[in-house]
Amino acid sequence: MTTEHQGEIAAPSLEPLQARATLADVARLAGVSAKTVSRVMSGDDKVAAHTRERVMGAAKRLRFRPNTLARNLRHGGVTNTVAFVIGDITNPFYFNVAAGIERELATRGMTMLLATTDDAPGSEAVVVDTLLAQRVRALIIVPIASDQSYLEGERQLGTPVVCVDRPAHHLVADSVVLQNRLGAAEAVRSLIAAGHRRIGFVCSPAGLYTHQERLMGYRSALLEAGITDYERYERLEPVPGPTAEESVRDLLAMDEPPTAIIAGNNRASTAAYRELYGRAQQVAFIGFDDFELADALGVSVIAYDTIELGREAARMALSRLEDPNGPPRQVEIPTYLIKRGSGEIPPRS
Amino acid sequence: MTTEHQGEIAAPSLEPLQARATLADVARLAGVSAKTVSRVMSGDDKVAAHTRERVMGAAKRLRFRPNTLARNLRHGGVTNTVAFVIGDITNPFYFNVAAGIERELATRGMTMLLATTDDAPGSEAVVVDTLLAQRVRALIIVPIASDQSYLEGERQLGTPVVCVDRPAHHLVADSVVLQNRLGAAEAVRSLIAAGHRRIGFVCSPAGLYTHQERLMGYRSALLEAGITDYERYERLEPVPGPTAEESVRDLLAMDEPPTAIIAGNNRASTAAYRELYGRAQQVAFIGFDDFELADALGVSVIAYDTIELGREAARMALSRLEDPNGPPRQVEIPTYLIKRGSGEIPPRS
DNA sequence: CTGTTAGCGCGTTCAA
DNA sequence: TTGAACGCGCTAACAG
Repeated sequence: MTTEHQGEIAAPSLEPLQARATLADVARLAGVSAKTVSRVMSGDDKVAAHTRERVMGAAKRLRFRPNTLARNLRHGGVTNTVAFVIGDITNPFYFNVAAGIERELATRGMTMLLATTDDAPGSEAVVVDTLLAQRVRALIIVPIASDQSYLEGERQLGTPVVCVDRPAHHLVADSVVLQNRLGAAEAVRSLIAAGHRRIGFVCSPAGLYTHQERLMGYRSALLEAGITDYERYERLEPVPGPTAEESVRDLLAMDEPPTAIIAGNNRASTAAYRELYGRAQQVAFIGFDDFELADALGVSVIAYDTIELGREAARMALSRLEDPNGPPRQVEIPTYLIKRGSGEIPPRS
Repeated sequence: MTTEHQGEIAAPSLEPLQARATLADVARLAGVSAKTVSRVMSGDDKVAAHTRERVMGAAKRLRFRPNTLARNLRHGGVTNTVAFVIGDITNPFYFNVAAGIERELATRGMTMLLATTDDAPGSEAVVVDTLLAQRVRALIIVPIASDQSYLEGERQLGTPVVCVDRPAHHLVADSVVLQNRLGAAEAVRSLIAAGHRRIGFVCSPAGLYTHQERLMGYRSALLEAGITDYERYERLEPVPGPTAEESVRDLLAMDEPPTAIIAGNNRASTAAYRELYGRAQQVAFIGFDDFELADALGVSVIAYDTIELGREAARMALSRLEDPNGPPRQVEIPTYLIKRGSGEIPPRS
């Protein structure tokens, strides 16, 4: 690919062409002590104007760049990096959360380290371990493993742990979640108000905390209205894949098919839309999670501010740094129903 | 929010409840020297089995976690973190690239630091500076400033710089870009083959390298077919916003409106779709960038593997670490036309 | 205003 | 197989 000189023997090119300048190098060139250079670099100290200029000049000539690693080490080994651990990086939901975190951190001069566990519960602890070894300032995590008790020690050591989207298991930690029950219940109530009595719930993959919560919200709203035979309209597929489409087909093929369908997550939302789109049979539909073009397509959804979810998580992590021993907090990000048409289709008479 | 004891006076809670254990602490508890603990932690040295066990036990008791900062500092101040600098983190395109980078890095035990410039050309150098101070191993960047010459020094110092999506200005660097011209040309040829002669090009915001390249591809394919009066069908809006919709409306209101439209970027794709969707007038349409539901909606697009774009960028950065002085490389990620219907609509007779 | 000493946590060198 | 001394680059504490 590159040259033929690559190999295991000699690798002179591994060395940079030019050594990186250190504080001492700058000091030598400027004819001052290292500490003076340090002062100039930190900015906030009193240094004679002409000394400062000499130092700045020398630094520029040598392309000096302060070594944050060494600085942090000297300061007790803490960085200003916050780690965000997610399962599947290709899920746009996580991406937006990451955007929120990054933005909030940026306002405080901190950066975000993004790591993924590839949705493998077993790798969570390994990934987190690597991050902690890098002395991240705080940890924001979408829990995937069934047990986060391994983090208890870190919390005590002063590293804030904030869980996003779902609470931790066997660990006392701050968390930011959605108003899952309320959101689902609001959607169901809206459908009931439009006259629906047979309402389906589709979710795939299902099994997570969020899905359970939404299912609870769905059920409670139905019970409120005196509807009790909802179980036959629930389709929660544990495995990922095109099963949400199948679930919808399955529901609509029933003797008494539902006249409205609610999706329990973003994947199921688009999957259900795929299946319902272009069907002659008019079925009301409300998705969970807003998505691109949903407005143009007239798809009603339960929406929420994903960016804000991330920002709030970052804020919690940072405030926890200032108050490590306060009681754990759980913030709920509001959900709201956006009516665009698909959720307002009346039941077939 | 938390307690009333917060304030500027006393902040005893700022200190962790328990000091972090160091190599020396473990050594003391295990009754060995620090170096022995170091050996056990590094794994690959010869230590007596019983000594190893004692050390491991002590480390676990003290919740010892090796300090990567110190380790890296000792090793010459290099981390195994690669920084990825983007403009707007909410653009799904960048997100997928980030996913690719993260995945590729993960296979080599490296992590990704994500930073954003908020599309402000002036902040690029500042952000990059912070990252370099953290001694990132390599830099992957979507250039936004009009000049990247400030990075020349770093390159010489051995920090690989890889540009993504567009090449750097005034800097010799590796880059990974899309087959923009070919992709656009293929789309136009396909439309011409279907009988179209009046083909519009919409792009908003426009002005970037990618847009120019795609415009060139569009023009060249038209010229190939002997069509020369394309300029009146070009709508490149420099500012972001809902101008793509306006451009489409504008085009269709012409005396001789185009019978087909091509979008120059992902924002314009969805915008154009919004405008064309539900119109009685049948207009052929091909978007640049695939998007969620495009398949279900029958939207033809010029697609490419965004994840692969990111992976390739990461691979380039890492290979450049091994061969700092090789000639700069530019890799093109292939684009391909996906025919789903919207691009195959024949011209109105 | 500036310099000196010491040490953050770890790994390398060399000796035992 | 194990340990002692030194240094990575930087800054806090104390001089001067």
